[in-house]
Amino acid sequence: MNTPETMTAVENRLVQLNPHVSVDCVIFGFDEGDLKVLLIERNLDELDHQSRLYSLPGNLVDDNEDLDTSAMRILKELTSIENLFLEQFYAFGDPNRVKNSTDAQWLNAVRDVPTARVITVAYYSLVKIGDYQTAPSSFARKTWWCPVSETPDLAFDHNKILNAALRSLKNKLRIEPIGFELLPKKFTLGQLQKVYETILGTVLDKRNFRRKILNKGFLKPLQEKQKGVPHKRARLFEFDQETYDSLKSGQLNFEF
Amino acid sequence: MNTPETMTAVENRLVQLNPHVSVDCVIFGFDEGDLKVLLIERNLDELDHQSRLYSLPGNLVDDNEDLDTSAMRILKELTSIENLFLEQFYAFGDPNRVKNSTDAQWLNAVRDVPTARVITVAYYSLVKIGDYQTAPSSFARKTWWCPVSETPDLAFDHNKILNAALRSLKNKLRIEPIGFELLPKKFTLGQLQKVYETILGTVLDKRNFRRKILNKGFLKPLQEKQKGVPHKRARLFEFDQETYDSLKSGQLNFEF
DNA sequence: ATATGAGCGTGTTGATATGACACATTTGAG
DNA sequence: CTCAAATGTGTCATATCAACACGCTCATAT
Repeated sequence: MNTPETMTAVENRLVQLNPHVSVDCVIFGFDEGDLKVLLIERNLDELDHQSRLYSLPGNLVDDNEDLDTSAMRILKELTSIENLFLEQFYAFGDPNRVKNSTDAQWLNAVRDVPTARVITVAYYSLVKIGDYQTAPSSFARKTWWCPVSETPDLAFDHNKILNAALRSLKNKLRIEPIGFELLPKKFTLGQLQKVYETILGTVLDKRNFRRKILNKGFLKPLQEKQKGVPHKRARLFEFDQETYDSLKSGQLNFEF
Repeated sequence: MNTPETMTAVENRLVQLNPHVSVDCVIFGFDEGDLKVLLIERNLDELDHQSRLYSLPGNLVDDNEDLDTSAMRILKELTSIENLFLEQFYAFGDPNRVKNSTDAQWLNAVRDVPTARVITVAYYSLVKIGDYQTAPSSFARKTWWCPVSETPDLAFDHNKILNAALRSLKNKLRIEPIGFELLPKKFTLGQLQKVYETILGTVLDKRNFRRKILNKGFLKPLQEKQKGVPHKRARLFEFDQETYDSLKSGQLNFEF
């Protein structure tokens, strides 16, 4: 361990010149008609439950580790899922990302050089909450699927990052059909519509939505139907990756 | 100066843990119906003109400098223009970005710690070649407006970065009207159409293009006309920022 | 058993946007 | 004064879009 006190002037200079680089992940899930984001809880003082601080999952990039690899590592540690939708969307480099003394306190606890500047590369990811349950297995800290509409104050500039992620997600959804990434493998059109409505922040007409999305041709209707619902059972659909790929290579447009 | 030889083990470790962070800029211009990119020429050996190596303009991020600020600094040094269209589009962190011995050789010449890993945050920028001439004033090295279709092998992973920039630019153009950023303040619809055609890589129908773009409402027709052309003079137009802003805040769509 | 509540599934019409398509005009150059 | 080159203009057929309402089916509650 190198604490600041033991560092030489040269070491200090090197640390100043070389910012740390981290990766932060905005992990989106969809549950009960709500868009959620996976937050990590840090108890600064185990006994004081008032001092709860939430942040996005993230970590320093390892030596010799690609940025994408680093993001996947963080995701896997948290969710133990490997093949996820994952996309880098922005790098945040404000020299004053440490916004208050609580942030600084936490950095002191976990970093070798807590005063060093940190530049973070942010990713967002879409996971199927329904299929895989959150598996904080190897991870020591508590996690929380927080509805994005109720996000509390987060550490550092994480609120800013989350907002940027939402904007990117919205743009992406208008250009590529990624909504199903948030749903179980088999889903109903109602669920899919809810995803679109939630992310785009609009209300859509059911009949128009069905027509539009089915005409794209990448949704495969199954024979199977919903079970155990207190109303008419909806037909289940699957995203048909193969057809999608072949349609996409045919230069087709998927703007919604 | 700290050469690797004089460094202690601790210093080495710090350098390893803390990658350098740089900003690279893909500066696009448009000239004679061609999309161009501003490259920098590095002569490793002043006498050997065979050893020409081109790269994107870029630099290490200064201590306490925001990423955007850093990008603007690089741009200003090269073009002496301040208010440019500038957009961050991706961070590249492959640990093996130094692709060959020429790269390494160059790093040796300009960096304190040439072996350190470098993570780069890439921006692209749109400039009006016509209005402002390239002013490499304060800049020692030679620059070249290279047609993107004829890009040579570039240093490091700069070809990859350039390609990604092109993709981002294409996406952006379909969503927001940024074509005029590449043209003089006053331009003809023919010029603008050429910009769209070049960036999108398609051929467009003149009448349909005019109808579509004029219906958006943010192009202000001027009384003035083109001069000195060996054919009918085209009417000049201006991008009307005010109208655009007010239309945009009205939630309108500008997809092309 | 039966009534209720909740979400499913379905088609038409009018308005708007789009792509395809051709020719006379104006200018500088030779 | 002829030529080459780019401007400017309208229609029609098609596709896309938004708006709109009601009967059906299931689980639950009574």
